[in-house]
Amino acid sequence: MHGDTLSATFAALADPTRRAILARLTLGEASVSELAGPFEMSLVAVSKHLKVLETAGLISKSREAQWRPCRLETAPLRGVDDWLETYRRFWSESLDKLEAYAASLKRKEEKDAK
Amino acid sequence: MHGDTLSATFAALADPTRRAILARLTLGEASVSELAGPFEMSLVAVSKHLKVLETAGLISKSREAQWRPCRLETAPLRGVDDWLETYRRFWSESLDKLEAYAASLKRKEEKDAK
DNA sequence: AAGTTAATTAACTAATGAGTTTATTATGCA
DNA sequence: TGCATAATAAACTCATTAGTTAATTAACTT
Repeated sequence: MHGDTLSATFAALADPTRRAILARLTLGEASVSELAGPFEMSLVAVSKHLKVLETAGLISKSREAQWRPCRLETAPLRGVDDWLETYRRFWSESLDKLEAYAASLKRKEEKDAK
Repeated sequence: MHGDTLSATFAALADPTRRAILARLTLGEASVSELAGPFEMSLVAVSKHLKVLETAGLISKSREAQWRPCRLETAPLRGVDDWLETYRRFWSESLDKLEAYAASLKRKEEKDAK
């Protein structure tokens, strides 16, 4: 991920409406109107927010009749996660904690898989 | 971390100059002039970038004679890390990998400590 | 006291961003 | 064909942002 991509990602995430849209999309695909529903702003405004997210690669759109189902794309978020890596040592004093956390996640995964 | 703080954090990070400043500060404290050195823009411009970072809580400034040493503050980055948590399951297909990575880091830490 | 260095403040310009309303495109349905 | 729905595009307003230069504050130096 090169610098401009990271800038576009952060800029896209710097808006609560857009973050709320991403959060909604963790539950599954949704059309533009469905995504606009909860907000007080116009549909056009939400459509523009979606354009920003799409340009940043954070969502993709498909076509289904007159609807454009949107779905979450996480590649840019992985970019953020990678970028954060440099800074984690400043707050994760104990790598033991990370290991313990990973182990607890794994236990949960195995339990959920049953 | 409430919503506006997260927005301010992402907005502050959405600029390559500011991210470069943060990267520099991982090496230790630096004055405004020292931070401005590598950039082609004016000192005033860098001073403004530092103001944005300070307002977002990403750096703090102290006083030493006529200098204002800046240092990295990672609380907002931890906020980003927490926010990312919701999305990690979309790309960390294998938690085994995370566990293996944590273990390898721990081994390195123990080796380095010798 | 006078001058130098470090940094901020003030005032301004140009570009970008978020929102609006109105118009247009494209699909589905009677 | 004609109409309703879903979404985008165009044109515009208002606020914010990134940068500039010039002026100001504060501390050290001679």
